[in-house]
Order: sequence, then structure tokens, then C-alpha cells
Amino acid sequence: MGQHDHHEHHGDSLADAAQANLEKSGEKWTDTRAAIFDTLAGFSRPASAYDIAELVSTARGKRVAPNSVYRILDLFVANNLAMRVESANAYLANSHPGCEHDCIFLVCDTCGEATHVDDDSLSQQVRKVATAEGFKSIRPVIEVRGICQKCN
Amino acid sequence: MGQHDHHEHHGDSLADAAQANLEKSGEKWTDTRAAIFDTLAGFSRPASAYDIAELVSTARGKRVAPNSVYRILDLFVANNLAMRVESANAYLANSHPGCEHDCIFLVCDTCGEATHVDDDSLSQQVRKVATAEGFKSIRPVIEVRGICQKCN
DNA sequence: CGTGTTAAGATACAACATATCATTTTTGAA
DNA sequence: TTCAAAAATGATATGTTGTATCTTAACACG
Ligand SMILES: [Zn+2]
Ligand SMILES: [Zn+2]
Ligand SMILES: [Zn+2]
Ligand SMILES: [Zn+2]
Repeated sequence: MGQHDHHEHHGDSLADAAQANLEKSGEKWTDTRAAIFDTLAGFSRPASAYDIAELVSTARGKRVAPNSVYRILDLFVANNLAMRVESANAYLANSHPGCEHDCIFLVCDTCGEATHVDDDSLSQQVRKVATAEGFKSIRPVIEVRGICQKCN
Repeated sequence: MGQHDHHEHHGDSLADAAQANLEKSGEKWTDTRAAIFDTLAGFSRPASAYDIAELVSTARGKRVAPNSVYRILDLFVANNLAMRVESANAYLANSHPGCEHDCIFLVCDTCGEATHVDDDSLSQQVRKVATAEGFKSIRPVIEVRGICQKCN
């Protein structure tokens, strides 16, 4: 189903890719941003801004306010370093920054884990439906809520 | 794109259809539920529980608390009388209760209006992707954020 | 340096959502 | 009809998510 080439990154490799991507857009990879990215990437589930604020605060020994976290998450989303899972009011690190496409998230109602799926033909169809209705600046939100295999 | 027969209801006809549907499930069509449904159906855009609480309170001259509204909206969603638009934290009356299918919502970031689209083949594909990953109790969330034709 | 710009912090508050317990209304059997 | 159980709604408190505004700190660069 992955109809395009891309690289799934992990750990340091992911942070490096994220940094490279952000800097390519002329943005800076500051300590705070790095800490927030690392924390986000450390979650195996979509993390709320408050989750991240708490962990980063502890990790750095000084409080990081939620609004700062939101600011940086917004920056990450705008630059494809992270995605927002709308049905969970939470965020996920993008495991393949630099690769532009519409992700599909399968979110388990029981354990909260989110599976990331790519299906370009499907997301293209969604875009086509919206285009047909005259929509511009299209951002598909394709998610599935349900019970994952492990929880069944 | 609507690959199945169904009826779009409006006004009293819609409320009647909603009532019939709810009662078919053994639930009661109380005054409060009727008022909340009417208010919800009167919105041309996804309405938040608080929006509805405020309007219903005014209309009935007595306060209806948000938690009551949430309770009833949950009931409506469970019985297909309303749908939740996840990316807007808000609700829409279902213009065709009794007709089971996965709706697609196109939501304008500028004016907030939501266009309702049905595409069974598309939503079936989304379900298929989730099924292939071992998901059960699947509830697709297919929405598109963007700028609508009028706002362009 | 000094000055303008960008990033981050502090604080307050708004918006969305749920938990718990009390009260009212409905129902249906005695 | 009366009364007890169940269902619906109300009151209240609190938790969670998100934004607005202003201040302070870090940085870049002439
Ligand atoms: Zn990809
Ligand atoms: Zn699970
Ligand atoms: Zn339909
Ligand atoms: Zn619009």
C-alpha cells in the first residue's frame, strides 16, 4: 500500500532528520525544540501538549509552559516534523519527515496506540472529493477509531 | 458519488425522522431531546455542546447545563441522529437518520461551514485498510479541512 | 556595543469535556 | 391509586485542551 519511497527513521536518526528538515526551512533547531521533539518521539502513542510539557519540564528541571509546547508543536506540524491526530487532540512525531504525504492513523480506543498507514491512492481520492466541491488548501483528516489487534 | 439510496430531510420532516429513529431503538423522544435536536438542526455549521446549551437555555427560558447536552448528543450520535465532527469538536444533525453510512465532512477553515459528502466506495476502502491491520469496531473519521468555494 | 528580531517564559483565561451526586419524571406492579 | 424502581435531567465541581497577551531572554548583525 505504500506507493512511494520513503524512509522510516528511529531514535537519533529521526531527530537528525527532523533537525535537517526544519533547518532547511530556515528555522532554528533550538534546545527547547530538540527537547520537545525528543519527548514527542519517545511516546509510542499520540501525546497531548500537556503530556509533553510535563515530561519536558521534568527532564530539563525547569518548567516549560504548555503554550510554549503548543507553539513549537504548531511549528513542527507546519514543517512536517509532527502530525496532529484530530480525533485524539494529540500529536505524533513524523517518522518520515521530508516525505510529504497524507497519513492515515488507526487509533485504538482501548490502549490509545496509533498505527500509521500510508495509502496515497486513498488520500488522493479524498482530496479529489474535496476538490470537486470547490475546496482549496486541502488538508485531509483520515483517521480510524476502533480496537486494535492486540486489544482484541 | 452517493452509491446508495437515501433521503435528505429538512425542518419538521427531519425532526420527525429523528424521533422515529430514536423511538425505534426503544429510547424516548423527550422535550429536552426534541429541543436539543431542533437547535442542533437549526445550525448551518457544526455546533459545540456549549453553543447548543446556550441557545436551548434561552429558547426554553431555563438553564440547560452542558453536561446534559453532552449526554443527549452522545445518545444522538449512538443512534445516528447526529454526528461528531472530530476536527471541529462539534456536532451536526444527521440529515438522513435511518441511513447507516460513513459520512465525509468538508470543513471550511474560514467560515466554519461543513459540507456533507457520501462516498461509500471511499469509506469502504478506509474500513478495509483498518481491517487489514486487525482493527475491529471500526469507526472511520474522514474529514477534510480547507477553504470552501464561497470563501475563495 | 546598541538595536532589531526571533524564541521562550509567565500568566490569565477561554473552550471543551467528564464525574458525581441530587432531584424530578416516568413507569409499572401491587 | 399508591408507591417503589428506573430513567432522565439538573446542579456543581473539576479536569483537559487551547489561545491571547505581555514580558523577558537569546541572538544576529551593523
Ligand atoms: Zn511516507
Ligand atoms: Zn489497542
Ligand atoms: Zn446517505
Ligand atoms: Zn467557507
